Amino acid sequence: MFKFVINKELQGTLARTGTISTPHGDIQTPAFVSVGTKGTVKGLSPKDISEAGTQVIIANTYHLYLAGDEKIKKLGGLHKFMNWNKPLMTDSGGFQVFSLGAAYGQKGVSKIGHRKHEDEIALPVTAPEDGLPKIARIDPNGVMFRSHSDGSAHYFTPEKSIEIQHNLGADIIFAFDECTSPYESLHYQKEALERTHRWAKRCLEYHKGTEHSKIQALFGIIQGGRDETLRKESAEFMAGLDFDGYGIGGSFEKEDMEKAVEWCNNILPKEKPRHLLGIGEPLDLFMAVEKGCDLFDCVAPTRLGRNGGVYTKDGKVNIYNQEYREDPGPIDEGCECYACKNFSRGYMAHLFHQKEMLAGVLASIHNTHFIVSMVDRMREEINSGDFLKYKKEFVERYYKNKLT
RNA sequence: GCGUCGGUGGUAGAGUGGUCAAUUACAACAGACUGUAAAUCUGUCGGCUUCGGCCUACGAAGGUUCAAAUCCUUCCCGACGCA
Repeated sequence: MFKFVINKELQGTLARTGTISTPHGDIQTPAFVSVGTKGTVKGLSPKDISEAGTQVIIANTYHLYLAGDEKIKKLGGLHKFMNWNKPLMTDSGGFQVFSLGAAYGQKGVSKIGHRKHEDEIALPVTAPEDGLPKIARIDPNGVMFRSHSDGSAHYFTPEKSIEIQHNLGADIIFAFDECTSPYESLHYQKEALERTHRWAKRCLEYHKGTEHSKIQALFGIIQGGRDETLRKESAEFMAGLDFDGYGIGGSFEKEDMEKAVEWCNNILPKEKPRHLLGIGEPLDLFMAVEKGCDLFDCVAPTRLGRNGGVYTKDGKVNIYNQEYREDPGPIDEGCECYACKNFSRGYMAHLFHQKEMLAGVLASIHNTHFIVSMVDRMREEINSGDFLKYKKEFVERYYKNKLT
């Protein structure tokens, strides 16, 4: 059922366009994947998501397991449960090893670090009994999560993650990995990578041993942190396994990401799709597409949207700011989204100041549309050969105010 | 007219002799957010500043005191009660 065909490659770059076929329809790539962690893209109905241009949604194994994956299976699977009849993915829970582990309670430690000085690196916390409030504990066989909502203990193994993902029934599922903090030592990165590799094999073996492998595609995840040797080793190891596609994972220092992506994609088999996990700021997306990634997901459009941040062609702004309170224009001039076609910046600022639910909804619709159509446009420009020109124009305008 | 209680920074409302430019909340102003622990979090919020301080402030004016938003006197204003 699962198939990936490359439609066009852009000379001199790793960029390409393609079509992924799944039981629930095709995905034209490169494509931006909307994040629907708990079986909903926060604030948006499936109708909103479709209208914003989203082709595919990614939900989360850890969160839906806590909500009851067996129950979701009984109710007809995740597609039916959330009323999304288009392509659907599930992330494995590997990111929660990081977000509920090394990053838990650490201010400023997130998917992308913004370190100012070398010695500003926060010490990672991987020791299990250090008294700090980590709620994910890793061992060779799996991860013990303590539920972030009620404190109950849950043990994930690679097989368990896949089993849950089988219950959910997404078209594309991910191997259970360990997303490490970039602040971990090289020694730890190496150890974690070996673990992720062992787990990847176990995921693949378990998956292939079931009927689900005929319907659901399984992607393996490359780790290796910021280290060139480990990244390349990971890409080579994963490339040697029979996955349907690959995810590139990890928490990055901003400046490490491009190199890591390039190392991986020069090694990964060209004929399989590559998903850059958790990335979604405009500049990063241009970089990733140029370096050969096909899929991206990111919480930014919806999280920023809920908090008043909106994308415009002239950069990202906080729409609640004073300067927009009497602004009659749309969020982003020329934007075709529902929010921009019907409401003013002044109204958006009003909604955010009044803490009205519609504020986050409209901003999330706009941001999703903005990012999705930006990636759609990249696809068109690769097909027409003008990708680099589009990138230059977009980036110059988007970052103009920050550079001057 | 008499009596009682009260008047605090944009708002509400703490504080009842020094640790008070004054708790807290809200509002306001700005910032952050990249496989969602997040409709969240952070900072600023009297004026000036060479960042050490200085000045002006708790209805108004006097007074007591080394020291007053806090005590006293008078006045103004508000609520309630009695005439």
